[in-house]
Formats: sequence, C-alpha cells, structure tokens
Amino acid sequence: MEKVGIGVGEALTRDYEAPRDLPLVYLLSAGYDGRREKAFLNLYDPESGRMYLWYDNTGHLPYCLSKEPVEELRKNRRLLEYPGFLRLERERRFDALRDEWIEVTKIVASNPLAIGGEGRGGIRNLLETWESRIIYYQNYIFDRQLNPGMPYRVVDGRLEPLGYELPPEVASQMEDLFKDEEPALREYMREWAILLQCPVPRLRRVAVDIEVYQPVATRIPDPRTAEQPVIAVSFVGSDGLRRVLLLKEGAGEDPKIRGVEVRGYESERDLLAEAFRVLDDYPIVLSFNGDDFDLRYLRKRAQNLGFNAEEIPITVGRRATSLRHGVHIDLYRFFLNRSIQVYAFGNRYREFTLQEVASTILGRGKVALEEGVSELPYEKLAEYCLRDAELTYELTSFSDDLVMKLIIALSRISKMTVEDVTRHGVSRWILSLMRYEHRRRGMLIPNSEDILRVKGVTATRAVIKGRKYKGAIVRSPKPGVHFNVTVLDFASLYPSIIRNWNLSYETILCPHPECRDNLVPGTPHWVCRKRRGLSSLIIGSLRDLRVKWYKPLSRDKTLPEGERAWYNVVQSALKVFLNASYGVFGSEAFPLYCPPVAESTAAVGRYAMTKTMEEAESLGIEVIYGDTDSVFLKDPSEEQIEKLMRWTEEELGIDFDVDKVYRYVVFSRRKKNYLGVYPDGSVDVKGLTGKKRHVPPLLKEAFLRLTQILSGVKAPEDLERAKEEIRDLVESVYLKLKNREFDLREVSFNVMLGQSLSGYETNPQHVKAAKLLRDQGVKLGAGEVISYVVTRDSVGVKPIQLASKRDVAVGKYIEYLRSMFEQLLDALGLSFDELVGRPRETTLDRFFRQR
DNA sequence: GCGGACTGCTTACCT
DNA sequence: ACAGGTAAGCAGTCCGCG
Repeated sequence: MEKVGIGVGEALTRDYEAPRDLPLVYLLSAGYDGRREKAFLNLYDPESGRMYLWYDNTGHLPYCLSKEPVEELRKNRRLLEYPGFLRLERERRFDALRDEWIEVTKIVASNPLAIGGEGRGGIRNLLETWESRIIYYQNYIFDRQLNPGMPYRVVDGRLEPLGYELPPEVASQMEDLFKDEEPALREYMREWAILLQCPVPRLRRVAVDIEVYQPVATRIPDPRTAEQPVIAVSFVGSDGLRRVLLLKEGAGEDPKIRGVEVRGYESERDLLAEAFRVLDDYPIVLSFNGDDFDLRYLRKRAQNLGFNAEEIPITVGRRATSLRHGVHIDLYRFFLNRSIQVYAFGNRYREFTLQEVASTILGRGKVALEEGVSELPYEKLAEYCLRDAELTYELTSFSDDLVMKLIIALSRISKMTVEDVTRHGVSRWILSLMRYEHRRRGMLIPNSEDILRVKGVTATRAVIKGRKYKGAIVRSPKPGVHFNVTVLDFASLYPSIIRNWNLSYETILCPHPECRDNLVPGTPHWVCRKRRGLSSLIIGSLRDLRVKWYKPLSRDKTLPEGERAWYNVVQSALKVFLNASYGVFGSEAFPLYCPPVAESTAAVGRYAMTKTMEEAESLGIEVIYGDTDSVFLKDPSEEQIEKLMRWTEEELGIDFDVDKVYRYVVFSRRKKNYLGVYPDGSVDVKGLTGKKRHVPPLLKEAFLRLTQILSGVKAPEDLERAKEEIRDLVESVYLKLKNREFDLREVSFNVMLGQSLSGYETNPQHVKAAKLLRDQGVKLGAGEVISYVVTRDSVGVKPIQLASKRDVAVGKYIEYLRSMFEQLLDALGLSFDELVGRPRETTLDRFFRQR
C-alpha cells in the first residue's frame, strides 16, 4: 500500500490533523504524504471515534545503506547529483552472516522516490544497496520501533507509547511458568505478552456497498471506465447507522423500510457527494472487494461527473484503494488469504464470494435475485444493497468483533499497518517482523543474494520431482479396521525444532570452524553454538507462548467468556504465524530465503518421527500409521503412552501429546486417507474422495450416508448389518442414476480454474467445459469454479449451463461411485461388486456396456 | 490400428 | 508468492503385438 506522491491537499488534511495533545489513541496505519514530504500516522481516538493524522516532526528521512565507505561514495557523481540525494552518514551495523560489526554508509534522501519507487529509477539502481526495498513508512515504523495496533498518546505534539504494562498477576504467573527458559527467550515472551495482553478498543467503522446500473444484465460494470450510473450505495455502521442512498427517477416518495434510512436522489452527483461525506466521517471503512470495485468505481464515476480531485476522498494505489483520512479494510482480500482461510477459519469457506464467506461463517447469505439489479423496484434494490453492507459489517462484528480483534493481533505481531496486514500474505507478515527485529538490534538486513551465496545449497533429494529438498515422512497405514486407536502428535513440531536446534539463516552453516561438528541429523549442515539465531528466538518465543500460555487459557472454562475469547483470537493468530514459519525459509519468494534452514527443519522432523515410532515399537505398542508429526497407536495402555511421552520429552525435548482417541479407524492401503469414529459416534474423514470439494453432490451424499452407517458400528460383529445397509445404499444410488432421477446440479463436478484459460498447456475436463462456456461469451478467470457433467458425447463433458439430463453418462458415475466406496470397503473386507450382488450382476453388466 | 504401460498435468487434500 | 507428500483422474506418448 503506497501513499507515495499522492499529493493530498493541505487544506483537506488540516481538519483531520492531530491536535497538540491526545491522551489515548491507537496507531492503526501509516503512509507518506508526498506534498508535505513527511511520513504520517493514522491515530484512532476511541473516545471520539475519530481518526487523526499525525505528521512526523522528528525530521526522519528516507535512506538506504551501502557497504562502500563515505569517501568512496563521494566520488560517485551520479549518486551525488541524483535528484533528492541529501547526504552520506557513517554508521555501524552487525553483519550476522559474518558474525561481526561492519561500517556502512547511510545514503539519505529527501523523498522515498529518490531511493527507489516503481520502475528503474532511484538510487538503489545506481549501486549495490541494502534495505532499499523497504517501503518508506514501514522503515519509519521500524526506526521508531512503533507498534501498529497499540495505544499511544500525543503530548505537546510528540508521539509517545502509552507504556502498557502487564498486570502484576499476569507478569508473575508468566515469570513462574517460564522461569527455566533462557533469558533471551524469556525477554521476548515478555514483550510479546505485552502486545497480546493489551486490550483492543471498540473500533468505529462503516461497511459500504454499491450497485451500478447494468444495461445488459450479464455484463459486469467496469470501474476503469465507470460508464454507468451508481444506482444505490448502502452503509451499515458499528454505531447503528443503516442508510441506503438511491438514485431515483422523478420526485416520488422514498421507499420505506423498517429500521433503515432510505434517501432518494434525483441527481447522481448529490448521491455521490453524500456517500463521500459518510466515508469521510468514519475512521474505518469496510468493503468486500472495494479495492477493485466499489471504491474504485465511486472514484472514477465521480471524476466522470466532474468532481474535482479534492472532493473525492478516495485514492487508488497499486495494491489498494484507500481513503484520504481513514483506513480501508477490504474483507475480500482478508478472507482470500490462504492462512486465514485454513488456519483461522478451518477451511469453512471454499470460495471467496461474499455469498460463500457470509453463509458459511454467519449462516446468512445475500438476498436472492431473479432479475438483474437494474430491473429491481426501488425497495427491493435498497434491500439487496443493504444486505451486502450488513453482511460485510457482520463479518467483522460476529463473536464480539472477532475479526477486528484478529486483525489487530496480527498487526501487533507483524508490525504491519492494519491496511497492509489485511492485504498481504503470511510471508510478508513474517518478513516485516524479521526486519523490525533486525533494525532493533542494529543488524544489517541481508539481501537475498548474501544469504544464498553461502547458504543456497541443499543436500537431500525430494520424493517429488521438482521439489528442492526432502520433506516429511508418511508411514504406510496398516490396512483394515482397528479398534481403540490413540493418536499422539508433536505440539508445533517444526517451530519446536527451529527453537531447539537454533535454526536461522545466520546460524546454519555459520562461519565458525568450532561449530562445524554440530551437525543436523541426516544432513551435512552444521548449526552455530555461539550465538542465538534471530528466527529461532522469534519463532521459539511465539511457540512457547502459544503452547504454554494462550492455548491452555483459551480452553480454561474458569475464565470469563470474553477473556477466553480473546485468548482464542491470540492463539489462532500465533498459529497462523507458526504454521508458516518453517515454509517461508524454503520459499524463493521470501527475501530471507534460506534452503538449508528449511531442509534442516524437515530433516530433524523425520528424525524425531522415526525415533519415536521405533521407541513406541520397542515399548510393545503397534504403530499403525504416522504422518509428519503424528503417530497412530493401536490399543496402547495408559502406561505405554505415559512412557512414550516421557521418552520424547527427555530425548527430543518436544512436547508429545494425545491429540485424539478413536473408537475405531478404517485404513485402506492409501496414505493420507482414513476414516475415524470417535467414542460418541462422530466421524472424522481425512482425504477420502467423498469429502473432496469437486465431487458431485449426489456422490457426496451417498458417501455421507456410508459414513453414517459406519458410525453405527460399535464392534466387529456389527459389520454384517452394516453390509446390508451399504448394499441398500448402493442399490438406491444406482437406481437413482439409472432412472435419471436427479437434477444436473446433483451430478455436476465443481472444479476450480487454477489459472486463466490461456495458461493451460493441456486440456483437462474442467478446462474443456470452461472453453465451451467461453464460446458462449461467458467470461471466466482464475479462481472461478466450473460446474460440469460427464457426458456420453465425444467431448466427454458439458458445462452445467449447456447440458441436459439426457447427456449424462450415468455409467461413468457408477464407476466414480465404485471408486469412491472402495476406499473404505477394501478395508472392511467388502467388495463393491459383491455388495451390488450376483443377482443384479447381469443388469449391471448390460448397463456398463450400453453407456 | 489397438491397448496397456508410462509420464505429466491438474486439482484437492494432509501434516 | 509458506513447505513437501499423496491420491485420483485424465490426456498424451511410446511401444509391442498382430
């Protein structure tokens, strides 16, 4: 999110400028004002619910670093004459790769573009530089060691941290809990705890949604041209505001909706002016895809209608569409984040539309429409538009503002502004945090090439072609039905390894000869014994805090509901960071990419797993399966479990806990595929085709019923009855298919397009179907889900929109059913064909032949 | 010309 | 722009057989 060079009118910002004194404000965002040539901060005042802009008054300037001495750089005319170049300063930095302090030269400039903006300009393209790719306002945050999301005050114009301290009882409890840890780790945990215990204020905010007139119902309005009028704008605020602005023809009465303020406008210009007034009024604006649509459209439309620049409070950047004074959170971008989807929301939503996210998280969706928005009567249009704003707001307000709190927690950990943290992925969050810590300790932030020069090597071979190093091990499951299964797993395995083995880009393959014998098992890599690695310290402290403090507290029923909920937010935020902390070091896109760190982490993981499984077996426990960090034990005794846990704790130093207990587990020969039934009869399905998203609903439904039958099995002798039920089930699905008693939706595969249609080298089924749709003029892009049925014609597929029931190759679907069921029936000693039964075999045979 | 073995691509999943 | 490992299904190629 760049606010560089926007040129905000001075008069317009004056109303929002922070006064000389503010007793309590929260730092939410930051930017650069190109007109004033200053960094600014967005300070939220919870008392008034206003946002203030505070402009830097410390004289901070943009800069980058060079390893050439000042005298040498003085000879560089192009540098000295570069527009915006100011001066050179000698400084010291700690070069962690070489483990020594070095002299560097600080190249100071008058504005960030002089260091380097988009394109090839900037000092950073004249010579080799360090720290020149950090966006200026982040640099400002790092240098001043500011903490986004935390409370501050303004005293006589100066910005000061409010100095939140841990409540004494919390401080002493933590001290006690972590008293045996090394001091550096303890200090980090104390600092994290301050950030994470500090209360989050209520955040005054408004959700916005717009509707645009569409002459052709299927054409999506283009915000680059904004040719059509805005016909509705709705707002839903945390202060109870519920307002719809409607564009009307004629001066008739405004539609009445209970509890909603509906205002009709004959002039679109007046409507937009009022919309801008509301947007200006709130410190935080929420949208769903406002970056690419709503706010962008409003801005362009206003320009078309002749608004001058100062009247439009919206600015369009490369990464985001932002507001002049407030903070814009685009929830689409936030929910699109894979880590948020998977770790914070447990994969509950599978697509990224407002309809999907809202209906799965809130249990309420959009207003269903039969016609396009342009044909709707005013009242219906208002209702439709309002609902979208309501859903958008509620996505941040449900469960006592859970999402807002999560965003603030993520912002505090990552040191990123609220606007940035909601728009970037977890690798940026970790990068930001790492840079902040480098700056704090006077460490030079290395360039990627610096790390790779010495540490670009890996020594293991991946199982999968094209991968860079060997990953986790998966033990083949023992096929069959196993009763009384206990699953144990390592708590945060990889972060624990990074912590215990001191893994970090500077400590792996360190320069000290005396560390060379400190080898990582299964690799030729050695690790430093002399110095604590930065990422080891950061990840280790976050791990300890989550495992030993926040996770237990989030489950502590003796705590008040609200407090527990906050602990749960924090532990989920930490989980997101920890889960990605190993992977980033193996990702070329990560600026601190260090393959031997990732490789070593995985290698120690394999070592821990192998040793643990061996130990379990030597204790007489049967290990029936294991994947990465978990082992499945068949009917172990309390004592055996106890012994194994003690062994891992002592020998490996990693917590090894009971994760779950199954009444029984069904394994086929397939890895990452099983069905477990808990003592209460609930079913846990992993990896089986029947639970995959793309499978047709009719088959999914059949699979669900199969699992329900299995959940009723309490002992081996129940299998006979289950067999009968499965037979009936198969028969009923078979008949349903054969008699074509389904609608197309029920037999459609739903597969996501991973790339744009032009990007495919091959022609898989969903792409074929998509191309047929494209030929009909339907626009399709990456991320969209194609629904298609398998057909009898030579193409083999048809998109659901173009298919009829006649087209469906029902025989194919019987084959899918068989394949899906066999994943479980194999293991139960049942055969699909036998279940279907000899008497019916001839029918089936005929059936397959005729398809 | 045909079919089976094989490889590679793609998606969706597991940890 | 976190990682690697696994399964399933399909498309396309190669090769031996007749």
